[in-house]
Amino acid sequence: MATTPRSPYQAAARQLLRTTLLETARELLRERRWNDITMADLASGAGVSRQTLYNEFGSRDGFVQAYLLYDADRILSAVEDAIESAGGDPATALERAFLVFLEMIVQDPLAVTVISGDDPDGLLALVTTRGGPVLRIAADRLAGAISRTWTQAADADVQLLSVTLVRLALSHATLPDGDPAETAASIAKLLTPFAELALLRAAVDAG
Amino acid sequence: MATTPRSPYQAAARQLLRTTLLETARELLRERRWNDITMADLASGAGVSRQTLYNEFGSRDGFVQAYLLYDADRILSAVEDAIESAGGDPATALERAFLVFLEMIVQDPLAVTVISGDDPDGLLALVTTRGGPVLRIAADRLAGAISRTWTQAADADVQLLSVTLVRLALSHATLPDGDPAETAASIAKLLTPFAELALLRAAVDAG
DNA sequence: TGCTGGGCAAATTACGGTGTTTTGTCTAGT
DNA sequence: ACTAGACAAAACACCGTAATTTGCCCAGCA
Repeated sequence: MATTPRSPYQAAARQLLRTTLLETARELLRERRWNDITMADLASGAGVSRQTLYNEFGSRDGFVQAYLLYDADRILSAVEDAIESAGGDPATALERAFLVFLEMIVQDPLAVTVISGDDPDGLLALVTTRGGPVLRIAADRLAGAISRTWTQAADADVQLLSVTLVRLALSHATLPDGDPAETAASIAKLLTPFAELALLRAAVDAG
Repeated sequence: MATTPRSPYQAAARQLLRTTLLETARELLRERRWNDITMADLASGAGVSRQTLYNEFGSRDGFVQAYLLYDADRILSAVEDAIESAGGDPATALERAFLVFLEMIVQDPLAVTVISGDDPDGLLALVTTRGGPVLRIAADRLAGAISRTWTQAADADVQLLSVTLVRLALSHATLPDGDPAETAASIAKLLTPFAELALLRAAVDAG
């Protein structure tokens, strides 16, 4: 696995290689399940030798994990944008963020196959019983976005809100609940009181 | 499948039969996985003929579902108690309820095998991708307990709180998060503002 | 009436062997 | 760095067969 970029070019090239492969996986996942996609398919689909794929990701399992992170990153970026563009209002930030999440999830190839129940691999476990890493990463990213927007808020409150949001997001990803817009509104309605109270507390502490 | 109880005695007898079988399953689940427990094991373990077992539960799958409900009922009852004995304070009610849940889950044979990742059956799916029924049942029970304790609260608020509590409970059941007491406290801290606001709203609407 | 116990076909699962595919690694070549 | 070819080892797909289990029917019995 290449680890030490010696020049900016090489770093960029490596990045291109990775995203090409990951994006290829994304496309392939649209038509067949992960089980039916071989490393050879992946490599040739990306126009790359199988060996290069192994050099970059180490193993098949390593690739799934990387893809999961890549996938999570895509969603998290959108959610971060939603939060930071909400103009400082917790209620609309929460609602927009959750809505964006739900909308991206239904379009996500990996998520779709998992939700459909057709899960021959232990793929569902990666976001439930073995979902620790994903939860931590996602919660940290969220916490970052939130505390960037509400700089006064106490860390503990932001952490709690973030981790719970992710848990609820994963819950709704695996078991949707009717209209996404309605769901997002509900979540916002439920969590807004806590968020506003946290901001209030912070303001009092500061002033 | 017997459906029409003609006398109180027969109803009681049938109930006894069911709980005996379900309780036997619970014991057997402590030592082996559901996969390795045959209907014959179950019947003989309960001191009952295999045919009786089939008469009562219809099929193997019917039994799992019944057991799931039985198991859920046990937990829900404890949670209901916790809520109703909290003396009207939302914060302590939420904390106690969640704590009771977490404590019961780690002792639950079925839950333990699922969490351990050793899940040859599609058992995990029953509380995630296929968890619709469980979610609805549990949320309804919770909603009942809550609105029994806070009669003023608006139905929509109670519903929302209940369904979210169950989602979070299932999330923490499949992916625990350190100290149960701490977790329960966090959940309470997060949801209390909404609960108290809901009560306040109700009081205003009423008065 | 409700439970038992035996019996029984059909479905499911376990096993063993075979051939193929795929993974993961190593190499020489560009 | 990436490719292309080769390779052993592991994983997987079949296949037929045997054993187990399910689900149901029925006769007997309290």
